Amino acid sequence: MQSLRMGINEKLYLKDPESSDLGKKIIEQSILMINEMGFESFTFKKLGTAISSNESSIYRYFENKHKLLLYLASWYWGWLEYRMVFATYGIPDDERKLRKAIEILTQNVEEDNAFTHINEVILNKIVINEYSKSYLTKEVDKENKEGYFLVYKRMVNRLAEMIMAVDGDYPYPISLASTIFEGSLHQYFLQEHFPALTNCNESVTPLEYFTDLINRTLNVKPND
Amino acid sequence: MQSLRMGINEKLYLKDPESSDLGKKIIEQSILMINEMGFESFTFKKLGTAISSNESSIYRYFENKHKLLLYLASWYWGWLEYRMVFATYGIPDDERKLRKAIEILTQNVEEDNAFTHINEVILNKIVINEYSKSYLTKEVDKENKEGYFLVYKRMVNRLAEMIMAVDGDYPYPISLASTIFEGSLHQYFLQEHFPALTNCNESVTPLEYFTDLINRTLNVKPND
DNA sequence: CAAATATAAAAGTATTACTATCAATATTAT
DNA sequence: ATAATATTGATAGTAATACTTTTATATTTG
Repeated sequence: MQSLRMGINEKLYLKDPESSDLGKKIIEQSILMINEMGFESFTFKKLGTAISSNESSIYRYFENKHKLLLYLASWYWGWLEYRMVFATYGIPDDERKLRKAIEILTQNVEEDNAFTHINEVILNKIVINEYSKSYLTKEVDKENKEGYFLVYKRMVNRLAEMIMAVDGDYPYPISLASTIFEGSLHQYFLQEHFPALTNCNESVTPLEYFTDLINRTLNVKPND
Repeated sequence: MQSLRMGINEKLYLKDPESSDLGKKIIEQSILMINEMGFESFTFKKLGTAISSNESSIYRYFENKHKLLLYLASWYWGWLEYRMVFATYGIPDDERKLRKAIEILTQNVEEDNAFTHINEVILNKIVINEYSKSYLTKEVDKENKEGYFLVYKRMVNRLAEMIMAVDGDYPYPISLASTIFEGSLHQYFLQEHFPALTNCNESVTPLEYFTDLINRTLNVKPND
């Protein structure tokens, strides 16, 4: 589990929230609150009240709520990456491997692991609703240079490599990979708020849509 | 040109910005400023100063900057829809028609029409960087009910219908359409800020990527 | 037990996102 | 031309946000 934090840039926090009870409470409660009230309405003052702590104490862990969102996102992608690497490890067939990766990536996080202070089910919802806001900013280039998006970028690249392994001739592997990442979050969002803009529903999952898309798009090369 | 405003929900503004010089200046300058400083830093106070008017006067046109963003987005999608309908009108071949639609949709807005107060080139940049923020909110369901996203939804549906005309057996036409809409904006964003996450660059356009994707995904039915 | 460290409480600042009031100008109607 | 009306501008005010600073109080550690 420690390894999950691997890749979370140290500049995202002033003091490691995993290093104290207060830090863990900040993470735990911020996930719940951002999900409930949305990122815009969420403030450190409200968070402080909710965990019976003080605004100023939270500022000793995170510079601002934007950095906290980047931290939560990094944690999420690191967690997904771990699950993806674990689930695809040792699969010899490139096609099956890719399909497994997309399964991890696009499947709804349903079971609540709940063995840490981090609720992955709710964190997944936050990522669906708020992740774009973490990079659609004027500071994105500077923050990218600082390495705040490394975990996400590494994951998209992993998928692109799996795509290339299946069809080395496909000319847009990295665009397809980033489309699946962004598109998966988007289809879940549409399912909830704009059902008329997606074919995904209770019986059709984003996994099916994207698996089908991959099948149609890639030419499986014969085993050599 | 008047027809462009068709579909812009009247509840998005308190007073029609097209009905006065001040209103037009608000639209013109807000596009420039949101592009320059980003939506978060943009305020009505700054806008007022920039156009030598007053904060309170701007509030007589728009309730808040969120509604202004929704207005600009509606204008943009209405403009694109007009261009798309115009460009595809009368094309008898379904495949060519679909390809033309995707061309309009994904091609970079390069030429500055500049015959109104609205700079479409810059507005396109705003849509790439800020559009998601207009619906990734806690109020999205209420605002959707109010009809603030109608133009966009109509456009996605138009594309889905063209997809169905080409391949009536394809099971995910509306998901594919929404993927292309969102994905096109996303690929442009990546090209600028995360070039390692896209195959699009100076020589490869999102149009080529999505045209290829459509070609691979849809089975063209023989003319009957 | 003393020293260091972490947290809490309180107060303060600048800015945002408005609202309200009133005066100054245009515009329009008679 | 004048009165009535609508529009805009200027000013002030409020509550909340996004912090920073200072001081006091716990808690931990050596």
